[in-house]
Amino acid sequence: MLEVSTRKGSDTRERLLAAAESAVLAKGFAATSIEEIIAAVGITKSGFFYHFKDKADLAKGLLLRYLDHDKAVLDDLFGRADELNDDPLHGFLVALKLFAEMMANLPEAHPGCLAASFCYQDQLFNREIHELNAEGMLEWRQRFRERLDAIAARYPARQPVDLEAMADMAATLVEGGLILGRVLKDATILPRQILLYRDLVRATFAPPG
Amino acid sequence: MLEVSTRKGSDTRERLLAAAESAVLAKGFAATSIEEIIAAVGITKSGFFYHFKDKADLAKGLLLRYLDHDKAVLDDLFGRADELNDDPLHGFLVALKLFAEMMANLPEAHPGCLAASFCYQDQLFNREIHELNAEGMLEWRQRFRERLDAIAARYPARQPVDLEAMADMAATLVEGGLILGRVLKDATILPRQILLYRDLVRATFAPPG
DNA sequence: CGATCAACTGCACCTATGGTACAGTTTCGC
DNA sequence: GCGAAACTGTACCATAGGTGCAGTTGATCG
Repeated sequence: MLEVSTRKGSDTRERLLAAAESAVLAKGFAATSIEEIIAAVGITKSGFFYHFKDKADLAKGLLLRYLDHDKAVLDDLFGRADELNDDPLHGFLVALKLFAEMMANLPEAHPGCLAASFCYQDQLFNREIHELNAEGMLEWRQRFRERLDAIAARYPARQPVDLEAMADMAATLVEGGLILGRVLKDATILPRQILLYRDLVRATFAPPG
Repeated sequence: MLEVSTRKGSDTRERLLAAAESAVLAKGFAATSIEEIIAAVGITKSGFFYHFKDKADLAKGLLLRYLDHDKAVLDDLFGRADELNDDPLHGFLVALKLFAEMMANLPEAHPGCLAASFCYQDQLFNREIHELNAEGMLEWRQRFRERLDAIAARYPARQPVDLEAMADMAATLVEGGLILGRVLKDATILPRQILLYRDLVRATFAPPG
């Protein structure tokens, strides 16, 4: 009952969201006009307001879609890594390598994170959006924290480690790496940050030798 | 209350920039109206356009002011650290500790980076802004790279290291840490990321024992 | 004392955009 | 062929960004 989808209009909404997302990532939410979105999709203003109650409703739709996609990427990433390896540390290192490769092979020249975009315009949005955004970030923390806990259980760290910070570092490097990559127009920055993170994890937990 | 000796208008521009910056960090550039800026400062619209040719000129003024401030912070940071230590590695580790403390004691509850804000709205700005922003990022890379080169010269790394990525990691963690801190409303995230970075540097270069 | 210039104020005006309202039309499933 | 989803078309309003320009104030200087 969640997906409707048989009707032809079912993908109009998706196309509106896709057009809106790329515009928002390029100019911000406030500067993205409804007019340009409908022009890109080839629909009228009335059609837009059939799909979205108002602009705030569009923002919510954008974020939900983005978080769904985000979650799917993480699922795929760890799923593939787990198929290849049983050991938690090696599995995590494999996943990070896959992640770095994924980030290096992004089709888009100038990707961006909608959560970051919304965060820097947060006064435009209501509490619901803020909470959705926070939940998305906490999902990253939780996912990486689980892995690190499993690793730490088998490979005790030589030094005391702030595991929560190390879990957050993944999302931190992605957000920061996207920004540096955009500003410097260098798509290699993000994947190289991921690989450095991988080095940190290995140096922290891997037994010497 | 009144400032002495200089022309009274000389700080009107600064007050406009300060009001604009906090609004831009909260809502983005496009959503920041000139009306609200002049209302905050207590000036008329004509007065605003006396100081800034148009809104793009305001953007340039904001970024230049921000980058100046940014540079001063880095100068202060490394300057203080260098006074305390001669060894490049220990000096860098001290600087990172100072940096983490500085980030932990920020007066503002919800800080943000103007460069990041502009980056996520880059289609609003002209090439000059883009170039200024890139120069600012390259300054961070260069500053940290110099330190790492000096460290690597005295303490050869056990593993091959991507020194450029490690230099960029500082700015990356700051940008990402600010985002996570804002989204999760947790001011401890950024300083803890800096300390993890410090651990990475130490683990990479410090001789065992 | 009067000229000059920076630092404004006041006003008029045009346009774009978000958003509302609502009546009509097409397309599809049943 | 009935009803509902998925639209189109038109009209309209309030707000705000932005431009242009003429006028005013007040400190400073010769």
